[in-house]
Amino acid sequence: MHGRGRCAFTVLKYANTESEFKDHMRLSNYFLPVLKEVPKEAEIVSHRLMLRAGMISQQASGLYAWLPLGYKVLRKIQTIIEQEQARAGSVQMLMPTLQPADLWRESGRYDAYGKEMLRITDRHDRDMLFGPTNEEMITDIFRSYVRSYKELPLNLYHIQWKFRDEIRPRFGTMRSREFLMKDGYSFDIDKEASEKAYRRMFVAYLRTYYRMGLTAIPMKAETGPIGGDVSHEFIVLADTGESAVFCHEDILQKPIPPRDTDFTGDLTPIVDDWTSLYAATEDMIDMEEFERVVPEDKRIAARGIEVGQIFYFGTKYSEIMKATVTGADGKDVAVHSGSYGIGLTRLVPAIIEACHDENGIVWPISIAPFEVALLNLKIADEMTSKACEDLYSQLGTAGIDVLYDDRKDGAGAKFATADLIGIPFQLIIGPRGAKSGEAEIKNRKTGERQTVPLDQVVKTLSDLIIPERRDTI
RNA sequence: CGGGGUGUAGCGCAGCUUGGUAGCGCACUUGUCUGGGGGACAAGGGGUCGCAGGUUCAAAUCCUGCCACUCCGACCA
Repeated sequence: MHGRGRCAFTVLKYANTESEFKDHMRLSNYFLPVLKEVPKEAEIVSHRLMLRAGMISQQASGLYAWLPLGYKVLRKIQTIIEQEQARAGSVQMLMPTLQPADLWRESGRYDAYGKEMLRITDRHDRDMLFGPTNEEMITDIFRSYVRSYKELPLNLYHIQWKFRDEIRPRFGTMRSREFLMKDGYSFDIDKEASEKAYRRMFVAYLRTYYRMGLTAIPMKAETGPIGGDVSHEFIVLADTGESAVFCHEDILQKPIPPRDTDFTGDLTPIVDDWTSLYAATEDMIDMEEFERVVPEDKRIAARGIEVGQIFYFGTKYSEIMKATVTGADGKDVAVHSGSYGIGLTRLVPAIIEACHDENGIVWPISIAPFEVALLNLKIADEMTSKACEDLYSQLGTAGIDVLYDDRKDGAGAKFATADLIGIPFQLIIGPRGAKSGEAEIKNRKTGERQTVPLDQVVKTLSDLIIPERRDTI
């Protein structure tokens, strides 16, 4: 049966069609517990705003419930990642959160990983663990099915919750213990082919972050516990970043590869261009080199948030776990692999760190939970409410993601809430405007306001919003 | 794991020094008036004062232990 059973009543009560159900929302039917005061535990701005905007709720140290508004952002981020992974030729799947310890004993990481790994025993007294990453499991799946070089290259990913029992979780979902991560794994016959896979992900990542409204800089990185030879971290500059980073200023102006980039072709020129200017994290920085190759007026020394990391690690896991394929010459060879991570639950605060002002969040349109906040300034006024209902319906039909503030509250409260939760455009209708057939559109980011005839509202908003969705670039 | 801090209503806090049956603001409920930047007035509801033990006629307050959260450091997507 279809999975709608339990929701059927809700669907019938609040929406007439699936499409109505999908994109827009009345605030009176929503769950948006905004906070006027700041919970004392929140230190950095993104954490404060996520709590105040009713996006997350802490359940224990480093564990968060994602409330509707936050979850909607998370889903939008996930969709962009899925689209760009598909474009780059990676195939989506889903692996479990719990894993058998034996797999990790095989790779030697069961002992190596230490206390950050959450170990669990099931009822049969078997050792299990809550997966902090999935190299072992994907390698096991690969070796179970793939025998021939003819089935390569292969690139698989999933988006799944991970757990690392951090000593000190902090900054909300920036550094939580449970976190949602996209992790992908490439399998290739040799190093050269594997490097191609690495470049595909490198380019996909540039596009992915750009589409979310971020400028993420690929920087030379340590390979850490994953191991391997080559690695880049993708870094978003922010004062609250956890690590010091160093780069050439011009790297911020590099062109983003367009959507028609041929991922089956040679991506070396793009990667070379992006890595031609110096960029390294504090772990990898060579100050002498930095000062030698970057002119003084182009040097950026800042703090950054890591929002993704890609590794080429060769045969590290395939050798020890015997993930081999038979080559054209009839000989078995261990496959070359890489892994490619993006921290979704970290991206949300990272974007907020980059996009906010004193009144609240300022979402980039492509990942905003709603594109328009329709503010009915006087719910008791018939003309006003009629105009709002019409616009609400029209915007829904036009495929614009709109949140209709139909609560009984005063105007000030509605403005404050809309500003706080960061909806890119406020569509403001009050008795004055309803009478004269006009609405006001406020740009959350610039503060600009324009007055528009009611019958021009949908077109005006569509023209403002659609190009900024960044889904056709 | 080392060093600090904090636990009192949903949130933010006062009360603790000097023990005497718990208070403020916001939020919530009801009503009236409001209605272009978190509105006003009135009347209400809500607490095992983190947990356990001890001292005392009496503990939010003093003592002991524990727990949770949090900040700084080492560690990390």
